[in-house]
Amino acid sequence: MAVTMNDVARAAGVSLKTVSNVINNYEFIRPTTKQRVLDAIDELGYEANLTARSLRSGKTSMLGLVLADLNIPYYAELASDVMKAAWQRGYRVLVEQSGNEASHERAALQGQFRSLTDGLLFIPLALDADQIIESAGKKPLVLLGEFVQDPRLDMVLIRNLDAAAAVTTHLLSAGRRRLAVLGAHDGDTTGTGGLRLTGYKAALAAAGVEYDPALVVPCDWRRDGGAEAIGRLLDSGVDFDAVFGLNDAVALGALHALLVRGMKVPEEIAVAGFDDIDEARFSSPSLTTVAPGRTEIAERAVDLLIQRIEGKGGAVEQPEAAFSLRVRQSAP
Amino acid sequence: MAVTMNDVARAAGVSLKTVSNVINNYEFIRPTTKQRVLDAIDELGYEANLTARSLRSGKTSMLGLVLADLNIPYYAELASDVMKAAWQRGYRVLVEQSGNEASHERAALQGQFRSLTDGLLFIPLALDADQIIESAGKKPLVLLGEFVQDPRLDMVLIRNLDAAAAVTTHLLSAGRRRLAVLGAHDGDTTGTGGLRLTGYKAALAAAGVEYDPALVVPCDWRRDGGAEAIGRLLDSGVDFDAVFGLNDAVALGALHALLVRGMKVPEEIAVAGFDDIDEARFSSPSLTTVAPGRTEIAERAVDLLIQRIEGKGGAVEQPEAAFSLRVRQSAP
DNA sequence: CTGAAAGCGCTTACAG
DNA sequence: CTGAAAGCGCTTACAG
Repeated sequence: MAVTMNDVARAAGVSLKTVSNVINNYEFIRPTTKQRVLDAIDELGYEANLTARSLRSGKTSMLGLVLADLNIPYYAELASDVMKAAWQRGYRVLVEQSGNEASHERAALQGQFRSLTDGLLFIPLALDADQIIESAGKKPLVLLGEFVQDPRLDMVLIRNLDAAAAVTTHLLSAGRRRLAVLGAHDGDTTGTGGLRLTGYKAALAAAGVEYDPALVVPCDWRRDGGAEAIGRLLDSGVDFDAVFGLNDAVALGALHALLVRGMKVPEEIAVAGFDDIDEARFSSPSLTTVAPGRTEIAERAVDLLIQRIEGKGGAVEQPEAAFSLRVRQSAP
Repeated sequence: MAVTMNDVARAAGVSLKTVSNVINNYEFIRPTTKQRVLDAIDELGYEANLTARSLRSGKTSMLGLVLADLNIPYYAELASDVMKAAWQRGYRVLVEQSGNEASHERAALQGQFRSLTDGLLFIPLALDADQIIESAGKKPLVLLGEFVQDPRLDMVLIRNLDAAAAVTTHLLSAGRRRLAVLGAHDGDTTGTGGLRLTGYKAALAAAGVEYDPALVVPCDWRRDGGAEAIGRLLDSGVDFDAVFGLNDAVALGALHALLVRGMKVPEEIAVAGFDDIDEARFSSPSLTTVAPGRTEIAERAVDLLIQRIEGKGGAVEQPEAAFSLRVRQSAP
């Protein structure tokens, strides 16, 4: 059997409560008593049973993080940042992969899994705001990402519109005029893709460049999606001199496909992405992109969630992280 | 307050034990009783409190996974596979990042964190076998990766030697004779790097090609490490016609640096890696590499750990996963 | 087939 | 400053 607080109390010749006081850094303990308890803990190799503590206190000191899949670099990097931020604040993170499926997202939101966490960070992809509100229990919930936007929910936002506009303006400033966009449908205005497309349009308008729907190519937000989309675009015969992948994976897939087809990047076609995943620095040519403030997002989300957990209620909060353009070789 | 089993028992007009029996699928319950309990559960929206269950049963149904950092694609992809395998078997995974530091690895091994898991999957990088055995508590432990090899510890192995030899043989078969190796020191024989270097040497010997220590360049196993190593190699004036990065990150960094310097890949220099991370398929040119059997590793490790947790002891097991060469453009 | 009781290892009022 | 008792929500022998 493991060593318990009772064993420590007996060894130190004090009551259970005193051991508890020492462990929880209660202020008013006679120094000699405290030392005796600490010695006993050391000697017996006592370690707190977190399960018991959780049951009694109603706090697990764990945060849930629901995302699509760690195979996706942006999510892996975000998860890493979330775990570091949580760790520093005394929390651990239980990651759950939804595989981008509504049933899994719903299960994560209301399943018994939630009894293991004090609150949830959630990157919704399949459920909408109403479904989230309906499925969510009473425990605190903070959304990440921006597919869902709703005034009723706490969330940390990416400045999608402005960041996408910054990328577009950068491409325009280099003299490009026919900017293909990969990863959205022509009419989109909501969700991550819609917001970034809107930013793209706004920047075009500001520069007096006409918007051409033929340059907007929908695709999966993965490398193969980008590669395949660029293929369709080239085959369609539409003329373009730059590609804006709505995330880095798409941009990197497109970059690859362009090079395979013998195009010169950036000489003939400039390429830019969105996310600034680690890989963007090391592609060849390296990828121009925009960093959405991933670490800041992770920290603000963790802070906000912990604030809710610790009962400091208040109005819904929706902070935005700062972004920054990263100009590299693919679009100088 | 949340709904408890007591509430369900009262609503169904049965005892606590009967509710427990229903929840745990105890076989011999009168169907009508069972139905009444199930109805009550539904009606009240009861959900088991996993913390309480853990405290009483001594089982948490969580596995710990200790790795360096999810920012590293291979670990992120492995973590994803581990989580999927664990999930299918009724376990959850609590990931902990060691940052490749001995103190963090030790903390993960013996910290109170362990009281939250039934067993640990551990990718050791800083601690050696003796330190691991000394630090590890009594809970089951299965090692992943192969930096540490020791007959006393359960672990799932990569066939580093044979897989590295396969890559080397492939490069030789294409007529390359001066194969640079990035990511090991000349004398290494142990650890991941040493084993892969040994495989490289064995393949050279089998082909009657002389081993030249000047072609072995140590570096960090990251993209920037590979880029920097290839720079040193080129500056040193040593002649080479192929590069074997001991992992894909190194190979991709080297590939990038070669292209930046205006070398043609694979015409002038062939490049190959090790790991088959997702990115290897989408680099430009795509990367020839060897897949170490990541999904199989994850599944066997999870299976072995659960086997230990469930008390099926037995002799130390050290299964090896099957590897397979992936020939792509960088070294056809 | 079902019940009443004990107890997992803590923290939390309540006393003193 | 410290103690004795209760109880968090389950599961597990032990009865019947």
